[in-house]
Formats: sequence, structure tokens, C-alpha cells
Amino acid sequence: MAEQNILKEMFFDGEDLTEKQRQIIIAAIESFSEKGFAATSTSEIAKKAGVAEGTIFRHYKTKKELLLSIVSPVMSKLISPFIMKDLYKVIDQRYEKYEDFLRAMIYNRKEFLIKNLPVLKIMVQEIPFHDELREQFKEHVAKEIYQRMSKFVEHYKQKGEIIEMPTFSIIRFTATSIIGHVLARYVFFPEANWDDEAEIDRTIHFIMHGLAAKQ
Amino acid sequence: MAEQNILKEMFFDGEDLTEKQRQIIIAAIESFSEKGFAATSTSEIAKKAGVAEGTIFRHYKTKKELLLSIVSPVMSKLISPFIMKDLYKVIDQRYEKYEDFLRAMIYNRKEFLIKNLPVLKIMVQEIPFHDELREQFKEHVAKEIYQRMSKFVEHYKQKGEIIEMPTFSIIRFTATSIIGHVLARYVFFPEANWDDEAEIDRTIHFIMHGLAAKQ
Amino acid sequence: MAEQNILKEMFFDGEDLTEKQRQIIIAAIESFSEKGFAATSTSEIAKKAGVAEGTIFRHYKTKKELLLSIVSPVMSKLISPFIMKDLYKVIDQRYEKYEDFLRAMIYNRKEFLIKNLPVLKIMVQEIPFHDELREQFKEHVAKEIYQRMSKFVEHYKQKGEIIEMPTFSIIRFTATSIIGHVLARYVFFPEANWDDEAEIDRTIHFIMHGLAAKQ
Amino acid sequence: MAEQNILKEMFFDGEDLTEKQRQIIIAAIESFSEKGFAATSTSEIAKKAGVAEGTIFRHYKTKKELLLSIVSPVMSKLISPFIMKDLYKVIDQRYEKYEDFLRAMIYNRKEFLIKNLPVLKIMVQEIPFHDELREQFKEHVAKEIYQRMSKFVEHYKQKGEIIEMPTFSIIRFTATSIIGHVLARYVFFPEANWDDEAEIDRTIHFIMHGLAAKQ
DNA sequence: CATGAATGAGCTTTCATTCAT
DNA sequence: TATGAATGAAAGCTCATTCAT
Repeated sequence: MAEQNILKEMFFDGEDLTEKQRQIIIAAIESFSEKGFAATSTSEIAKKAGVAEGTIFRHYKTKKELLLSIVSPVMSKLISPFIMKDLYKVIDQRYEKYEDFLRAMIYNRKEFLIKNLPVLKIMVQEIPFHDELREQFKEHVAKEIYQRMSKFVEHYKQKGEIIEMPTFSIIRFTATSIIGHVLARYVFFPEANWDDEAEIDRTIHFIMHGLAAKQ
Repeated sequence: MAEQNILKEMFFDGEDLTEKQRQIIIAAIESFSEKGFAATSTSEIAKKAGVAEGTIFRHYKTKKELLLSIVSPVMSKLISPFIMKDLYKVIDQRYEKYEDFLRAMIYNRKEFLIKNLPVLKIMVQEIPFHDELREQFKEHVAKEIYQRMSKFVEHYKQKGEIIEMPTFSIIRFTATSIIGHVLARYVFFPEANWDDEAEIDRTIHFIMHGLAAKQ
Repeated sequence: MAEQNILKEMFFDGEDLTEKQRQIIIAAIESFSEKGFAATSTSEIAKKAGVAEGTIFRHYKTKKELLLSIVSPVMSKLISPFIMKDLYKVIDQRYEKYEDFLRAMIYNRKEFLIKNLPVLKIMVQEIPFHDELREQFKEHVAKEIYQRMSKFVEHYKQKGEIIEMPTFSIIRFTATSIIGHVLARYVFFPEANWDDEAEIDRTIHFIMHGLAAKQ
Repeated sequence: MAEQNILKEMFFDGEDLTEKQRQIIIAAIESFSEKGFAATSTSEIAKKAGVAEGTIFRHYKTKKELLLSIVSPVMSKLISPFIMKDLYKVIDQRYEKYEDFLRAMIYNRKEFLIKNLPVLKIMVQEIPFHDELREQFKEHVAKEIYQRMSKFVEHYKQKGEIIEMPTFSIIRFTATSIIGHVLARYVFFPEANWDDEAEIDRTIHFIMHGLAAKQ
């Protein structure tokens, strides 16, 4: 129930979907993320959503279109904070250090990630098998984020905040460390007894200073 | 063809499979990793392997059993260097510093990973959807590797080589950085113009010293 | 065609089946009784019924469910005259002698048996191989009929109409004689030149007086 | 084990079957009688018999031939006492009354029936579905028995022992009563607490004198 | 004589999709 | 707009039978 409310917020704000359509999407997200796209049947979705099989195809021409209609908007929203106008100025003024910037980014995207975990799981699972998704991800997510991140990274490099190293590598190290945190925290060991703030601090410290003991 | 030879080495050393059985496994690996397990039909595998569909089921009672027979042995081999007897002594003598140990591990597993990329892709893709795989991975891969890594990490912590931080976090940071390297290098951008040695150096440097510029 | 009409009457009175569903049942009865349940394929039924194979499984989850949906209602109707309320009173008033009762029963069930011969054949053939059918038959047919027959038999025994002998044996002799008549008449030699009334008389005479010549 | 010995006696006396062949027949009888011919797979028989699948087809060209090789000899032996030479004389001298004859027949065939119950079950089950079996049964069992029984019945009718009634009916009543006994005793309620001699007496009494109380 | 790998046709069942209502 | 009966292709799997060894 709680999850359903959250999903509604994310998905249905400002969109005019019928009640049935919402049920279909909620049911599809649940099934796709539990069993995978290919292993989920439309009849199963229909049953879970409490609609007739035909109703799904009234709204989505094919099963794949249903998948895209779920994953695409989340992809768009995933990068939204990066495509703010005047982002650079804001950043420049507010975050003196790279780690301040990182912390802000992490806190900014955290809620979004938690809310959208099932859809993000579907996205990650299905990207390798669907050209449209892969294309969309590359063009509108990876590329966008990479380009904007590059600017910041180069900015902080020029300021002498961060090490001289290919920008690509810096972004990669940053990204994998943060994604690793999210996966560990929310996917692999959600039940563990986490001190979230401390773990984020550790992650940022690792990104900035690595594992070597200070001499 | 080249790939087939590699697969043969990995899979068929010392096992007595019929020629048809080998063809089935090679075909299944190809299809599963390209389209996913659920989206691959047994008739497609049969056709690709050049056998009758019935032949598959003579050797593997179900499609799932075929999947497991592909993934399980690779899982076992994945951790084999970690379960060497007297590993600790060897390590202790040979690797004075944590980064030496890391470098050795990376080079040790590199060939294995490259050779088994398709099967590892299948493994990663299917673990979320098959209890048996998940259980097997947790019990025989994750747990084993974690326990042994813990010993090393604590060893280097005591030696004052690495920072005081929860062992779990240290392992996580180390693992995600290395996995991130492998994914970038072999999965996402295999075509790029890599200077492998330099990139491994950078990865290890990042793990040890982070991104902060030296003052 | 004639047979189809009869089947419709028996099966579809008061039930709301689609036209296709009726065709499926009619085709299934024909095939099951001709070739046996296990030797009949669903594709054959579909073809004979003029529907797609998928249609069968829309209405009956499995082939076995289709079998049960055919046999079960006939089992129920088979015993219906025995479970009339106030049956005992009616009998008591109307049939002074056991043979009157027998004659009434035979004529009562005769039409039913003739109409349902194919389904009854399926029932008899498949009971040994399907636990559900066997259980259903034991609980709802054999037991019911036996209990009610017992009352009558004991009633006529007390009246001195019939011989002192275990009730079970009396019912058995009665039943096998009548069933033997039905089998001979309608199953083994339906083409023979029967004088139905005379044969029923003979059967009842045999039950009552046996084969011994009167001295 | 005990059953296996009995089966061997019945089946394998004087026939030169290999050990494997015997195992196949024993396994086939068990499976056919438990699940029916059509629902039994040859691989199942092979497994139960402890032979390779191919071995079955070395001895029996088809699955059906295996069925016939099981049922046919039992059919032949079923009527063997009826086709004794000089049977009529023997009968004439030994059995003054029809019931003496019946009793002798029942005791004569009893052991045979018990020993061959599984095969007889197969025979009864499969006759409706296999023309060869039906033909064989009609020609070599039903017809033979009917013709010989006719002679006896007419003999006893002439002697005034039994009632004036069409011979066919007399045979039918006799047969169904006896078969009913066998089914009740050995098929439907083998576990019940039977007084065999008494029940046979009752059966013969019923055949001779029916159910009417003596006035 | 016996094996068991291999076959391909056929099995029951599921599927995404259509369409008359 | 929503339904759900109907579809036919294709799914995973089983089968009786063959044949090289």
C-alpha cells in the first residue's frame, strides 16, 4: 500500500491515466522486477491489476511498449537534476570542494533512487536486451550525465581540488563508488543495520582519500 | 571459432561430454547471454547446436537444468584462487603491501574473467530470478570470498598499511572499484583504446589514495 | 447429429456454456469414448470441435480437468433418483414386491443410461486410472447407492419377500444382473434383435427365481 | 517377489525367453495394469525392467506388439479347460446337476484368475481400443466359450435341470453372476473379510434359485 | 544380444495479441 | 473504454522408434 502511493506520485503526477492504466503499470512494475520482463506474462499482469487481458492492449500496443512506458519516464527523471538551467553557476557558488558537490548529489538522488528501485532494477536488467532502451540510456542518460559531470570534474581539477587523471577515470571511480554504496545499502543488504550518514561519509572519504593510512 | 576453443578449454577439460552435448552448451551460452534465459527457446538452441530438440532434454531434464549446468561450474572456478591451501602464507610472504596483493589478484583473475565473460554475464543477469543460483552464489562465492578477503584486509590493517575503517566497507570499496574497471573495460567500452596497464595502475592508485590532490 | 442433440439435453440444461465450449465437450466425449482418455490428443479434440487448441485450455486448465468436467456431472445425475426426499415412502406405498421395485428402477434409469452411454463408458474406463474419479465414484455413487439400496433390501427381507442372505450379496446379485443386461443390450450386442420387454422380464425373473426349473 | 514367481510360471513355462525379456514383460504388466497401455511409456518400462530402451524394441517391434504378447497367451489359457477333448463325456458323467458343473468350473478357473489378475485387467481395459484384441477375444474366447457353454446348458435344459429360457440369456445370467463374484472378491474389495466357500455357495444358490424366499 | 544417444513428430500448455460485444 | 472469448504460433517437454557401436 505504502509502495503504491509512492509509485503513484512518481508516475502519475500530471499524467492523465485512467485508474485501470495505473493498476496495470503498478502490476507490471511488480512482476517485471520480480521475474524479469520475458518471464512475465501479460495475463499475469492483467490478473494482478484486476483488469481484462484486452485492456492492457488497449493502452499499450505491445508488451514491449508497456515496458518502455515504465522505464522511459524514470530514465528521464533520473537525470533531471543534471539538466537544470544555470546548474553550473549554482554549483560554483555553493560547492567549494568536490566532496561537497558529491555529498549534495548523493542526497539529492537518494530519495529518487529509493522510490524507484523496482523500476531501476527493471531498467538495469532489460537494457542489455532491448536496443531502444540501450539507445535511450546511452543518449539521454549516460551521455548527458557524462558531459555534465565532465565539466564539474574539470572545474575541480583546475581548482586543484582533485588529482590529475583522465576525466573519464575520475567519473568512473566516483560513479562506481556511489553506485556500490546504493547497491549494498538498498539491493544486497537492505536488512542490515546501517548508519547511513556514516556510510555516506565513508564513501566520500574513500573517493577523496582512498584506503591508504595517513602517514 | 576462437571463442569456441576458449569455451572448450574452460568447460570441457576432464569432463566426458558427447560432441552434441558440447554443441548444446556452446549454443546455449551464446543465446542466453545475447537474449537472456527466459527469452531463449530450446528450439533455437537446438537449431544453433545442430541437434534435435529432444537431444537437449536427453541430457538436461529441463531448460533450467541446462542453465545451472552452465553457470555452476563457472561459479566454482571463479573463487578457486581464493580457496588455495596455504594461501595466507603465500600472500604474507609475497605481498608486503595491500596494493601488491590487489595487483596480483587483478592479474590472476583477469584471464579467467575475459574467457568467461558470456557465462558471467548470464550469471549476473539470472541470479536475481533463480533461487538456486542466488543461494549458490551467496554460499559458495560471496561468503567464501568475503571471509578470505576479510583476513587479508585485517592483516593489512594491523600492519598499518590501510586505514581504520569497517572491513566490510573496505572490501566493498575495493571490489566495486575493480569490478567497475572490468565492466568499463570489457563490457561497456571494449572497443575503446585502452592502455590496460595504466588503467590498472590508476584503479589501484584510486583505491589506495583516492582522488584528492596531494598537498 | 441425433446424438449431439441428446448430449446437449443432458449436459447443457441450465448451464451457460459458450457454443465453442459445447463443441469441445461433444468432441471430447466422442474421442475419449472411442480411443480412451490417454490416447486422445487435445489437438484432435480441437480439430473435431472446430476450435483452436488454445480455446480448450481457456475453458479447462488441463486435459484432465476437461475429463472431470465431463464425467462428474454424469456421476451426480446417475444417482439422482436414489437421493429423492421421501423416496422411502413412495417406494413403500407403490411397490409391494421387490420385483416391482426392480422393474421401476430399471425403467427409470434406462433412458438415462442409453443417453449417457458414451460418458458412462469413459467413466468406467478411466476410474481405475484417476484417483479423483475413483474417490468421487466411491463417495458419491457407490456409497450412496449402497446405503439406500440396503434400506430397501432390508425392508423387503423383513416383509419376507426375499431370502435371508447378507444384504451385500443381495445387492451384488441384483446389480450385476441388471448391469449385465445393460452391457449385453447396449454395449456388446446393440445390433441384435432384442425384445426389450421380454428380456427385462427374464432378468427380473432370474433375479427373483434363479435358473432352477420349478418342480 | 512372490508375484514374480507366479508370473514366471504362467508366462515363461516352456518358452525360451531371455532374462531381459522376462523383466520387460513383468515390468510392462505392472505398468500397463496400473496406468493403462496408452499412459505407459516404453522408457518407463525399460527403467523398471532394468534394460536399455532399445532392448525392448529388439524383442518387440512396437509397443503394441508387446501388449499383444502379454495379453494373447492369457486369452488362450483362459479358455483352455473348455477346449479339452472329450470334455462332453467327462462332464456328462461327472456332473449330474448344473450347479455341480458350475461349482467345478468356478474352482477350476479360480486359481487361474487370481494369478492373472493384472493381465486380465489389461485385457479388459484395452479390448475396447484395439481391434486385434477385440477380434481375438471374440473369435477365440467369447465364441468358443459360448458354443461350448451352449451345449452344456442345452444338455441340462433337456434333462429338466434348468428352466426353459433362451440359452443366450441363461449363459449371460450365469456368467455375470460369476464374474460379479470375482470382481467383488478380487478387484473391488480384496481386503474385506471373505468366507470364500460360503460366498461361492451363495453365488451358485443365487444362480439356481434367485432371491425369492421359499414359500 | 544389448546398449543408449539421437531423432523428429507430437504432446500439453502458454503466450501475446485481436476483435466482436 | 473495457471486456474476455478466441486465436494460432510457439513454448517446453515426451514419445516410440532407430541405429551405430
